[in-house]
Amino acid sequence: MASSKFLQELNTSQREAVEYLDGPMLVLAGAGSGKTRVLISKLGYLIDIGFAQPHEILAVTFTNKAANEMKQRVEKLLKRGLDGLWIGTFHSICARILRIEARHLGYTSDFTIYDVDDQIRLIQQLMVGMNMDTSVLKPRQVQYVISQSKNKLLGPKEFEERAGDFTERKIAQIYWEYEVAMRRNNAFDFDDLLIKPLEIFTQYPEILEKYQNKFKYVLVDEYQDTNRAQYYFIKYLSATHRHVCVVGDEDQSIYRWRGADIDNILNFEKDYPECKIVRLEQNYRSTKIILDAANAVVANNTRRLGKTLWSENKHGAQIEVYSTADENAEAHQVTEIIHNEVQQKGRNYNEIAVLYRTNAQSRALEDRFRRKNIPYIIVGGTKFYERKEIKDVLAYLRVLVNPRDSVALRRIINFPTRGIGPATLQKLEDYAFLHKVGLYQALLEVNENEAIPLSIKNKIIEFIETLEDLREKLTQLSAYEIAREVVDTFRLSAQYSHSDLLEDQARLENINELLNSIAEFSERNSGPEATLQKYLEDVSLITDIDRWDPSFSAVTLMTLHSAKGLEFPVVIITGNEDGLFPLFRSLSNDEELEEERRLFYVGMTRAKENLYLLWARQRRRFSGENSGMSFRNTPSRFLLEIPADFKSEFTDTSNELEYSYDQSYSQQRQRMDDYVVDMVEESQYKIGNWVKHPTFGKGQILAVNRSRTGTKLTVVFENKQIKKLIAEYANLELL
DNA sequence: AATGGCGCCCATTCA
DNA sequence: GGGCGCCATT
Ligand SMILES: Nc1ncnc2c1ncn2[C@@H]1O[C@H](COP(=O)(O)OP(=O)(O)OP(=O)(O)O)[C@@H](O)[C@H]1O
Repeated sequence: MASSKFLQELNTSQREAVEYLDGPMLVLAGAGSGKTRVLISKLGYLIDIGFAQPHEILAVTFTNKAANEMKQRVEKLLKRGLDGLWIGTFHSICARILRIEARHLGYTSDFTIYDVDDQIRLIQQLMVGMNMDTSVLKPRQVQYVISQSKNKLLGPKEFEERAGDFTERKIAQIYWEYEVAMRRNNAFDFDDLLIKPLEIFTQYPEILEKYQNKFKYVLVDEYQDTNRAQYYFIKYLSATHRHVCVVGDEDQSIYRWRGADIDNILNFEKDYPECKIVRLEQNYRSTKIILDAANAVVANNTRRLGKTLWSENKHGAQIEVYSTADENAEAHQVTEIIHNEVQQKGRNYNEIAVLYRTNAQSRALEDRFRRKNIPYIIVGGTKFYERKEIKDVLAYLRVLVNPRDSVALRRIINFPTRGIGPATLQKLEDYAFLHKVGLYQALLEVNENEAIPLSIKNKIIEFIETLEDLREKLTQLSAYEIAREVVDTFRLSAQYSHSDLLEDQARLENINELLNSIAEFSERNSGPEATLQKYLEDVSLITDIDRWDPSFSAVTLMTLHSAKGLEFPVVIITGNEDGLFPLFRSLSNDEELEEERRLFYVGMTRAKENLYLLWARQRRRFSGENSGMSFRNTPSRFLLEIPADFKSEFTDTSNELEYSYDQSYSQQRQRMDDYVVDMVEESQYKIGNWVKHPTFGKGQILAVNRSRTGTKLTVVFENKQIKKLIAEYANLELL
């Protein structure tokens, strides 16, 4: 038993985490401490020693990609398939349970998953029906409040009880209607996926028992980012066997804004007093300098369990901090860094990641990368499946699978235009309301509808009969064949093919790409896993990272959130300015500021060898009330939290700007002054100053770095040479 | 009913 | 910057 191959290549604590099977366990895995290795080993070990069969294990991962990789790695090591193993994200596992148990909630297993956009459309529709003014109370806001409530496990009843002011009472009304409409539509939103299984578990204890008995071992990754619903989900399912192992790092909890509760991990010991806690504290990923700097930053947080990360790796290079004039200069500096890493150090592009706080920041970077011919890929941003032409095709498929999906039906009923305009739609809605049927049924019964003129009736009949014909083929044809037929019969790509607009060309290509992905899906799967319903579910639950190919030779651009769990030899974090990172909203709230700091910590600890941190003294902003305005920035407070010994600072003065702040920024101004003092403390050498060297001649100071060995200066001389000098020995003359 | 123009409004992060 | 809703025109 002890010789299980799954115990090899593990350090003592890792091995302890893998071997312990006597009860609940919390593995506190610091950044880069080999959490992935432990999870894979533990899963394999459980099966290898016969503690549990694959079908008796529930393993929750953060992305589908991680789930697939874990499964494949274990299968390879065990040289057997792991059929029956439940492994996936919370959302996909919950969707799987809901598909099995749907009827208990008045749903069918062909339910649709609504994204935020679908939710907003539905709410809009409901509010219009309730004669509410959608310009005063906005559907977007209602969706947000409902989602937040669901995250707190507050249903419409509980929300109504707590509703105080007029707006909240109105939202409560909408919330009730929303829940009814969702059931009518046979649809779940993202929050429902997590909540509804709990409702089933509490209403039908025998169903809960079935799953409790089934799962002898429960493994959860990224436990620090679980929300209330996920917490109960795990608690319920592991209540019988109490064989639950959660892995996480409280310093990497970054999803509070969508309901994640760091207390879940902080209080694990209270929930399971008999639990074993193992700390993984040896970092295998980063250089000592990067790790120590990251440790120093995160030490400013208070909500921690505490651990001391250490490393046997080499010290490595200093962290390089760049101050640039604006977002374009910043982008330029990024390309210079990449150029240097690739040309001078011989790195591949895919060893480099550029991270930012908000997706909007990618624009300036993309422009510059294109101009410099640097290959790049963007993770996230406007997603493929969110494009209009893709949503149109998917809406057709959704209606075929789930005719009760009125949001999708409304989208396609007059697209491409077929003469069924808003007036006719209203008549159909009226009929549906009067006869207490769905919109789809109202279309089927259009002959009974006296309000609609015959000419339009015929158009509706043609439309609904085409859909019905296709529905009959659902069981015979593959998902791909159905999709192909939908695109052809409804001429979804035809309308773009006769255009020479670049935009339409792109739409055509996107539809083809979608069809290719469905074809791939049909080839890859068989049986109940190959249905159109399953394809639509996969598409809804796909994560940004799932679509990312790390082997592609290109620089990866993504948000810090997306970078969680990844590692790169070179990491460049941009936009390190107070107000952007940390964001303005978080500055007045300690909890949120700590979360921003954790996000910064996550970013830093993605780097193996080189870490570059950039900020722009001025940046144009498009969101918010000051749209299009330029902001004068101060460097992120997080930059100041990195001890001077670990960083070298550079200022790009190509576009020298005066630091000037208006009154409202006086507090930040204070910080800015601290910063300058901090950088050059007691030194006559200041960034931007000119000096004269006996052999190199005149030069300008790019960076000042104090350390035990003395004051290190980086100077660019008039012949473009850049030298690093120690001020005490260089015999420089100040100019 | 369809189409094109104009003005308004964005929570930042994600499944 | 861009998506969406409203309005005027055909
Ligand atoms: N026992 C070990 N010996 C040598 N290297 C190891 C060992 N365990 C893990 N590693 C290496 O450490 C690196 C980081 O591991 P991993 O990606 O699992 O980090 P992690 O713990 O998930 O970190 P994070 O939470 O920051 O994402 C990997 O490159 C992995 O190969």
